[in-house]
Amino acid sequence: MTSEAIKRILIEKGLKVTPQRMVIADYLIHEKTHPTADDVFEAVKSRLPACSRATIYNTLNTLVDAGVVSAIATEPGKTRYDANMHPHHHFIDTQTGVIHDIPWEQVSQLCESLGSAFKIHDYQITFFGEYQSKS
Amino acid sequence: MTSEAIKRILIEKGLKVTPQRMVIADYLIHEKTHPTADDVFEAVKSRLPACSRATIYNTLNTLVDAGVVSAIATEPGKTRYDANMHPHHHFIDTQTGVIHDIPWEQVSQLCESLGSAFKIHDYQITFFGEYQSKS
DNA sequence: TATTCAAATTAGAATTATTCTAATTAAAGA
DNA sequence: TCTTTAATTAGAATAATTCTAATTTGAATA
Repeated sequence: MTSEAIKRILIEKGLKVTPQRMVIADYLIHEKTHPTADDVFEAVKSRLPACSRATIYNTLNTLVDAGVVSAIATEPGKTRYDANMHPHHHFIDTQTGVIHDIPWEQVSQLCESLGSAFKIHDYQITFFGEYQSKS
Repeated sequence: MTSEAIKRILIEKGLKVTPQRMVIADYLIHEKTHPTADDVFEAVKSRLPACSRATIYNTLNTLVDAGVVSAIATEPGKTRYDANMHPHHHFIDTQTGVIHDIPWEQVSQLCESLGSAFKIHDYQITFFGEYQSKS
């Protein structure tokens, strides 16, 4: 999602477009490492010197509620944030902790296999393994 | 996994078979609702009146490390525990929060679709939706 | 069976992640 | 520019989990 698209959606939803929201959104757009709230806090410090942790959490929750960012539960006890709103799954390298995005289309459709009692709104696959870059 | 199997594995790994470990393991075996650490704490209180929170966490971590229980990250900020060690996925009812187990075999194999750069050790699918029991 | 000792348990303090509170500031419409 | 309401802020509060240091206990051995 682009910075402009996020701004448009905030306005559509009657939410104010503030520097804090845009700096944090822009950071998430450019950062592909699925940062935690604390990663965001550290990263935006230089551009938002007065920004408190409360604002980081408020803003992340606002962006998630507005549907422009998603929160992912990977490791127990940590919440990570992702501005990639294309449906996708995650591949966690168990050696390094690096989380790779796996496009939705790359994995065959699963919804049919569950049967009619389960009405699926969404599903999220987390793969664990090792990534070998062809360096 | 049965109580006896867990006892055998603890011994195999050089871990002591203590009342705390067996009561907590037995609770997880019989409880199908994917309890949190605090749920476990409350549930075993009557059988282990002196059991502290530290022991709950120590024991759960020990059982997870021993491979007889698994920790699942579903909602952000909460860790849930599951003694069902048959490979399976989870279906979270977004209305009620109830987590249903979905047998691994019910979902078609996905490992092939990712390509050779990703060496998959494990994967975990979390479905979100609504469960309609045929009452 | 008693002794021994490393491992397990314990209470409570410490830490980490997150939310709440109440006062202050600022965005955007009139 | 003024006003209003939402957003931001610092720091306290809460929740989840880990750590610490003292105590207890399981089980190997004498």
